[in-house]
Amino acid sequence: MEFRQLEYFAAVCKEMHFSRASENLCTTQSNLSQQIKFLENELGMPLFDRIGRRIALTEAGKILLDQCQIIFERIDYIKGAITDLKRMEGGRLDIGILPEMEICCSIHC
Amino acid sequence: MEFRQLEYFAAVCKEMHFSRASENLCTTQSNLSQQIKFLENELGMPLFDRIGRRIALTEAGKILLDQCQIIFERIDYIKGAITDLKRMEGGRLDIGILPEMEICCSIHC
DNA sequence: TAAAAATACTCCATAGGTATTTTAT
DNA sequence: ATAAAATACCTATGGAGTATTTTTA
Repeated sequence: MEFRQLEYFAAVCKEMHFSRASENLCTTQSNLSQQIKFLENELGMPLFDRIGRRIALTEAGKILLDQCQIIFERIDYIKGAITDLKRMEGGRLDIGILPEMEICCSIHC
Repeated sequence: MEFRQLEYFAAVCKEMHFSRASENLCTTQSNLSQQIKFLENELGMPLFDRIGRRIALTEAGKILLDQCQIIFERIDYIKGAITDLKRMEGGRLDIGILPEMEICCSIHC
């Protein structure tokens, strides 16, 4: 299971349409189809019911979609928190000494 | 950012040692080193301080590790829930009719 | 017959490996 | 001298694309 595949899956859920979702994702319908299939194979269950031209979320799909939201939130949180860290540490210089290390100084002018 | 890389990262956190972690992961120290570096580049901050032979988690690393736990939990949940679904639906046959569909019967003997 | 998904195939980017180098104990 | 991580380089897998086929409304 890959993040990318989860993003693809979520995009298909949003559009409920492979071709349109593939445009939103800037990829091809073919690739999207394959990646969803890999995901379905890995999980061992279909995520969508293919009913003629229409698709519908299966129970497994619903479970996956719910958890995807949570996972995406956590990833957003990671990126945000680390961006904040970068801002905070931008001007600051941390100096740490570990117990076993000898204290040494080097001055570069 | 890839799941695999997060697993690699968590394994290094557990051992606090690249070479040992790479053995646990059944991969090479070289690959592990690279993948952690890709992750660090993508996030724009080091995840470990390399202090001589020793490594230590940075603040960014701590943030990532916390969120990784949550993400792994969600993935475990997905797999468990879908495994349960498979068991439940094993013997059952769902019959559904969509509004626009005509009702048709086919009997296979 | 048109719209949409699946499939066959091809290509190339990159994950992962081997060998080596660098760095610190 | 040794232990550990980084780097250079190579290979092979699989992600992604084009073209085509299947399916159904």
